This record gives sequence, structure tokens and C-alpha cells, in this order.
Amino acid sequence: MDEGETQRARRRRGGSGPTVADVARAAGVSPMTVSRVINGEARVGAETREKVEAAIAALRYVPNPAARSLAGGGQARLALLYDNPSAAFLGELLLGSLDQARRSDALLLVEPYDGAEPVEALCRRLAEHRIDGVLIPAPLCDEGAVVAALAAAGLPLARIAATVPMAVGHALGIDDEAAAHAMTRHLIALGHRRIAFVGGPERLSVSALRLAGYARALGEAGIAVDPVLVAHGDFAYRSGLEAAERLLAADPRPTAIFAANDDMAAGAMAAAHRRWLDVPKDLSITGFDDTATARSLWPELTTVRQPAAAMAARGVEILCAQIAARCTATRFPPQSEAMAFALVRRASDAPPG
Amino acid sequence: MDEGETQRARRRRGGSGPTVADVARAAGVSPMTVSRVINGEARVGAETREKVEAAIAALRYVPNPAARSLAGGGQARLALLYDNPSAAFLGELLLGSLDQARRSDALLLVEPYDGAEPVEALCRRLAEHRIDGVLIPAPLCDEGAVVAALAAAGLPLARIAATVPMAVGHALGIDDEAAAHAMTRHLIALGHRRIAFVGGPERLSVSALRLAGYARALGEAGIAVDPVLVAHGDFAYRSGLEAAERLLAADPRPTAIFAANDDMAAGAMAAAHRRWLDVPKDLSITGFDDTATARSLWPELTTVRQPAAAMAARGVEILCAQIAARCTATRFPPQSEAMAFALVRRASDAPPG
DNA sequence: GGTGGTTATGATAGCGCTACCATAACACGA
DNA sequence: TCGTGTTATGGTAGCGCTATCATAACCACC
Repeated sequence: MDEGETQRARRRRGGSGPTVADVARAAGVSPMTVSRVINGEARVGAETREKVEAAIAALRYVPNPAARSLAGGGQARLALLYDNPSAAFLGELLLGSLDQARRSDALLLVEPYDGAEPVEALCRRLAEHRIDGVLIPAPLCDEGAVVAALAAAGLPLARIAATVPMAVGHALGIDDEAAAHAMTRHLIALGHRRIAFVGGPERLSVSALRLAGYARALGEAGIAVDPVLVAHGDFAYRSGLEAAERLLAADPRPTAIFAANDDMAAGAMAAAHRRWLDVPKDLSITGFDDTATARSLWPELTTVRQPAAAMAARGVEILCAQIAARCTATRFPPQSEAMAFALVRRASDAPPG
Repeated sequence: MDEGETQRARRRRGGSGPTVADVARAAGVSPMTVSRVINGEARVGAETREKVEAAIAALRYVPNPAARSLAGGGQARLALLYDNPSAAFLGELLLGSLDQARRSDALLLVEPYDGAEPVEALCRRLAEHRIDGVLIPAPLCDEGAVVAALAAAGLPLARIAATVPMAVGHALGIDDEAAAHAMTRHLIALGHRRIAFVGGPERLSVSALRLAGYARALGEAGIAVDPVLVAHGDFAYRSGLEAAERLLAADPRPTAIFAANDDMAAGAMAAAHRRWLDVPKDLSITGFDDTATARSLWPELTTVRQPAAAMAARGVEILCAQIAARCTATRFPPQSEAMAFALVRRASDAPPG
């Protein structure tokens, strides 16, 4: 009877597999108990839990996320805002956040936001989609006006790859100063003493941080920062090329160039090639960010990698927690979390010739 | 009474907004009618439809996708398989498929698949996730064994950016021959006659297609294909550099180099810079693919762009249609769809000398 | 032994939506 | 007048899961 009804119902809408009820029947318990096991709740006897788990495995049961979120009070709806970061960065972000969103049973909407649009319009759009949390990756996350407006709309925020501290939103990022320090130390460990640095625009805080890390490592090794060996670009290939031209004209020539991003490192590489310098034998070049450029260069670029996927995943996790907690009226203070960066060693660095 | 109950229910689980019932009450119709309006079904009187639409707008009602798919028989579950295409390509794919998945009310799971794993394990994984359709982007989609195994498992397939024809799965891609033809024609229109070509590995069908397009355009313009001006690389930066070194040694020198991908074009650019050739004044260089490299070069690279997002979106659309149709036992024949490519003109091309 | 507390499980009632059938209203030809 | 369609709407019953409360079983201690 029971069986018959289930069968009929299933046929009606092409149900896709076993349900809690099926598992419950197989394990000889109630659906509720199955639900508890699935959700890892404590209040289940060890023996019962085993039976249920066996039944789940035997039936290859997979919970239906739609039903789960319907019954469980609805999944969180998160928006991933994007301006126009590199597609690669966005891709990693997407990968990480998608994965965690599935785990946290959240819905991820991807919202383009071109800075030209007034922030109010964006807020309205988000409200219409019933967004209840926002992931803001760099560079958008460092724009005070946008962040402030979103926060004012009462949305929990996760700032991904943020570099400037703010009063609202959870900031996830690497410690740029430490990363630059690590890379410089690496070069020093290789035996370099004359290490040039190509920084970003001076007004940006990232630039300042990366420069500071460079300077600190030098200082720790008892090497004075030589102003002749510090140049500033604008993060574009061409500026890196031009800066490197100047740097390589110095006498004595630097034995290594550390550029504050990969594009400028690529420019530096071109400058080196122009002078028929062998990289890395005559000159080591390292970058920052590990963009696609890094691997498409020759020799492949040693650089610093941001864990974009991990940052996005953590952002989703935090937002979900915050959204869940909001129901119980708990407040989260804005917080900053430094994630582990990685020094990706490839083929563009070596001991000085 | 009715109101009271609704209120209580809503409080229980923190419901997130108006429901069909609310809209129905506001419009003075039944929930069923509201549902019909939402889904654009024909059988609704014009007047009724207007009332309902007004109510929807007034209440800012947004349907709950979870409930919708629960009631509607479950959303399609699609997997986006990825090997290790560039993160940028993956990002675009993700953007396009995510967007369409939302529209089609499908669930998108992103599944890594490193070729080392036996295909059977992959199939098992997909089965466990209840996947009922698969998006396979390049380069995986050209691997016969993988595609065949998936098809044998009864899964509808969309091959994204496919270049080799196959007996199963829907193939979405650009016409590589036509794209190479268009780029070559563009160079010819600029006034170039001595146009060199850096192709990919000869055994790949993409390489052959792109070379064919190049040759055809030349032929149409009454220019003979000079074997001295055709080189083959392996799609890596270094191979482009080396090929260009050889090409630029030719006498008379080519006035343009068309590389079959952006990385090789970047290599060619480096070779040109080594010889202090001004790009594009002394030498035009164009690429193919529009990867991140293209914009990080200097001068920025003129190249051909695949509409990755659009291909992915179309793939999702097709898969959903196919999955829906399968219920009614209709069969789809494998089909091939050529999407529009775009010639992205940037700064690396100009009329000759 | 009764009272109170804790713990493991079950029964019930929805979450918001749509499939399915029932109904009502009106048209048509016989 | 009756069937027999046709069209617009409503009622009912779930989709698969979980919140909530109820229950039963157990422990302890006076």
C-alpha cells in the first residue's frame, strides 16, 4: 500500500531517486531520524546511526537540496559582485565560491557591476533578487563608497583580496607586506644583493605594502635600500618594460628584479630579452599574483599566488554563518583574516651569475 | 484567520518574502492562477493576467526557486567538467553557464577531471551526484575516450569549443577555419602581402583548420602561400619566439605575423622587440583566442575571440531541453553549432611600413 | 516508588510551488 | 433540449525535507 503510493507519486513527476522515506524504511527508523543522521546531529544512538548510514550507502541516497532548503527555511542568497577583474581571477573566485556555496547550501548569483552605475541602482537590484549577503572581490572591495552603501543597506559583506582596512565587512586577503617580504627573502637566500623593485602606483595601499615588505627583507639582511633600484609603474606591461629599461641601465646592474605584479614582470622580461640578457642566468625576475601571464612567459615566472578560491570559499562560509546568526540577533564585528599566500617557484629565478 | 496562520508559519522559519498565496490574495485569484501567470501559460484571461502582474509588481514578489523545482519535478543537474583549461577560459564558461543555469532552473556542479583518472571513476562520480547532463569544454571535449564513455553512460553531452567532429554529443564552437580566414583577410585589407603564419602542432585538427583559413584567404587575394613564411609551434610562448626568430630572418622580411594562438603571438612580439622592430609600425602581429595575455602585452594584441560565455550558455540551454525531452522519449541527434567569433582589434596591427 | 531530568526517537505539519483533476461558464451542432 | 467541446479558473494533494512538539525510555536521587 505504502509502496504502491510512493511508486505512483514517483511516476507522476519523474522523481530522481531514493528519498529519506526510502532510507528510513530500509533502516527501520523514522524519516526524522534519517534527517538527523544526514545533518550530523548529536542526538542519535550509535547503533541507529550505523543502520541509517548503511541504508544510505546501500541505496546511494543523495539528499535533495531543493527540498532541504525549502523545509529548512530557505537557503542564503549570495551575490558575487564583479567589476572587471581578470577573467582568470574571477574564474578562481567562482570555483571556490561555487564549491562552498554547494556545501553551505547557499545560492550564488553573479552580478556584474560597472562602476559607472550609481550604487543605489545596484542596491535596488540586489534587493529585488533578495540577496542577503555580498562577496566583493578586488578591486571593487577597496572602493569606500560602494562598500559603505552596501553595508548601509544592511547586507553582510565579505571583501575578497581586500588591501585597505574598512570599518565594515569581513576582509579576506593575503598579507601583501609579508608576501613581498617572503619573495625578497627568497631572492636574498639565492645570493642576490642588488635586487631591484618595480612597484605599483604610489597612491595605492597595495603598492605601499609590497614595497614595505621588500624594504624590510632587505633591511633584515643588512642591505640598504638603494633608491636607484626602486622604480614605480602602473601595473601594466609597458610600465614594467620602461621601468626595467631604466633599472637595467644602472651600474652596477641589478642581478634581480622583483616586480609588484606579473604584467610588469613580463615587461621586465621583455626588457631583459632586448638586451640579450639570459633570464635567469644573467638576471632573475619575479612577479606577484600568479596570473595566466606567469605561465605563458618564457622562462615561466616565479611569483606569489593569492589563494583566490580559498578566499572566496571562506567568504561564502562567513557570510552564511553571519546570515544564519542574524536570525538570532547576534552581531558580527568587522574582521580581517589573512590567508596563506604561496610562493610559486618556476623558472625565472636563480642564483646570480 | 488565514492571515494569522500565514503569519505564524512565516515566523517559524524566517520566510523571506511574499509567496504565491500572498499575490493570489492581493489579486483576488487562486494561487494556481498566479502560478500560471508566472510561468507564462496561455490559458489565462487577459484581465486576470494584468491583475496578477500588478500584484506581483506591488508586492515585489520573486518566486522561490527551491519550491519551484521541488514541486516541478526537480531541476536538471548539470556538471561542468574541467581538465585544466586556462582559468580565464573557465571563468568565462562559468559565467555563461551559471547565468543560463539560473534561467533554466538547472543546478550546475563543477567537476574537476584530471585525465589520469579512469573514465569509469568519473562516470561513477557523476552518477553519485545524480548528474543528468554534462558540459565538456576544450580540451577534454576532443578526447574520444572520455566523450564516448560519458555518452555510453546515457548522459546528454554538450561539447564546448569542440574542434573535432564526433558521433555523439552536441558540439558548440567557432568555425576556426573561418576565423583564421577573417583574420588573414583583415591583414590583407590592411595592405600586407608577406604574411607569415605560426601554426600549432600539425597533428591537431585546430591547427589544420586555422592554417587552412590562412591559406584560403591568401589564395582568394591572389597571394601564393610561401612555405618559408609558415612555421609550426606547440602553442607555447617559447615556440612562438623561436618560430618568429626564423620567420624574421627571411628576406624579404614578412610585414605581418599571424600566430595561431596568443601565447605564440606573445613570443613573436618578444622576438620582434629583440630586433628592435616597432610593433605594429615595422611588423604587425596578431593572435588567436583572446586570452589574458592579449591585453597584458604591449602593444595590446589584435586577436580572435571565442564567445566562451555564449557557448556555455547555449550548452546549458541545449542540455536542459534534451533532459526535459528525454522524459517524452524524444531523441536528439548529435548536432554541431557554429557560434559567431569576433575579431578583436587592438594595437598590434597596422598597415605595412 | 515517585518526581524530575535527560536522552533517543517518532508523529505531525508545514516550507512555496505546481501537476492533476474538477468545475463552472459558455459555445456549438444535432 | 441535450450532449460535447472548449476555455478559464479553483481545489487538492503532494514534491522531499525538517522544525516542533510529543513520547517513551532511561537514569538518578531523595
